[in-house]
Amino acid sequence: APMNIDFAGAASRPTVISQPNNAESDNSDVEASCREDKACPSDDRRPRKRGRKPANGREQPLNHVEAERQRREKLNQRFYALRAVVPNISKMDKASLLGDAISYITELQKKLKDMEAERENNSGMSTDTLGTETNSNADVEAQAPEVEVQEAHDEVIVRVSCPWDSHPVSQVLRAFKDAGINVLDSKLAAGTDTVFHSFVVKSQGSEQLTKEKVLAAFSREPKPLQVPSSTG
Amino acid sequence: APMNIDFAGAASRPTVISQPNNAESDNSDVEASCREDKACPSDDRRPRKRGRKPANGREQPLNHVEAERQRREKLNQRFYALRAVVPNISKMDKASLLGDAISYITELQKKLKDMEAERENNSGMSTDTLGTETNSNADVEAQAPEVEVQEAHDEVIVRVSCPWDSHPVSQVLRAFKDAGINVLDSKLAAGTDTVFHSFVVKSQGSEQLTKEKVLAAFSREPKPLQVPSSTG
DNA sequence: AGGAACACGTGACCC
DNA sequence: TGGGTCACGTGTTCC
Repeated sequence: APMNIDFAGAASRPTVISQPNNAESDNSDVEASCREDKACPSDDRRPRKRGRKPANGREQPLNHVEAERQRREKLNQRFYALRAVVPNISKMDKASLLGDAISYITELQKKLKDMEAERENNSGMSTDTLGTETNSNADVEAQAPEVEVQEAHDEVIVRVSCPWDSHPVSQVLRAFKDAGINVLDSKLAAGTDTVFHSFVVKSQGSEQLTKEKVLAAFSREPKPLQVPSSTG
Repeated sequence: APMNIDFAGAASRPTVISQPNNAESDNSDVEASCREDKACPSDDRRPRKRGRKPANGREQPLNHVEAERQRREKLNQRFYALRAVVPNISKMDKASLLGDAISYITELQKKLKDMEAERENNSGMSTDTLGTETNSNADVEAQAPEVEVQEAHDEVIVRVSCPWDSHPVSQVLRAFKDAGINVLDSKLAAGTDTVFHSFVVKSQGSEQLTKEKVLAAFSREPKPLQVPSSTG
């Protein structure tokens, strides 16, 4: 069987991708069907070409035909490229390919959003679905790391308690660094499933470091740490 | 900017197909498309029905054209749905849409992979592209943290030095926990861009904890920590 | 005047 | 055999 389906393209034409255009996209249904015809607004008559022209007058259809051919080729090329990045193509069909791509995109989006939300409070729990399909969400009651800030003399003590697999050290240290806070001492104790970590910090300059400054430094971070109680 | 492109196709079609056509070219190979305005010419909405078979006296071209029309409609529907799930559509063009969808898919894939790899250690890189531009790379080449293990009496001291924003505490603690190792004490000192962290650990049971056991515990982890030098 | 983009019908092909 | 899909040339519309 010759199997005359031709997907491959020959030329590669870099399409210029221009400014970010704002397009509204609030529909997420695959079956969204907005059907309308472009014509007949009931008064828009079309005094367009009525009598059909000779149509095969052999004047210069070559440009048009060639342009259309090029457009088709580019489009098929994109289809082929799309096939390369979408896994689990069900059928060789074009429409099915688009459908698979759409569902794949939504799946990726959802998974990514889940992971981001998961990092917000805990970043530890894993509801990972690495092969099959979109799992439903077992409720992830992620306990956020608790941060406690306490002033002592001219220093400040920061205590972090969190699950052992979601220690937010990097965030804490980043906050310290960004605020110009020095870490004088630090202790860590690991329980069975909880980690207690204390930091004794002090301002880098000569000014007095207060609890509020530490809290402000934490809240300035991209992922603010939640501070439930602060005994000062 | 294109303003009136019809994506959803024509569902309620007042499509008029046929016209007495006898444009038979003498030396032509194929093609004679009969086209007429499909719109409402005036208030008469219902178009003329098909008079007869258009070109060739085939038995049922109607089914064929209907099937093809349906296929086109389905495909356009998919295009429309794809447009809904892909943000930052650069142009209203079909090929550009596909290109944007492809780059968006790869971007999502990469971001997801980054986050998964990031969850393994504890680094807080964000590589966030929430804005207009589709940033591609500037990848985070995380330099591996160095781990040093040293035996002392019946305990073992583990020293970790790493960049301040990629502290692998979670991995270390996970390794300790999985191997049944207790953390007796821990100290942390943060430099300008490096963090030094030491752990004094001991086996949970009564047996002696050796350096090799700690190293084995590290290497058993899904993301093995590299141990360049171990002074015992 | 001409390029770009679309929908349409049609011939051809494969289960 | 017929339903499904594809590529092609064409008509048309909009910059």
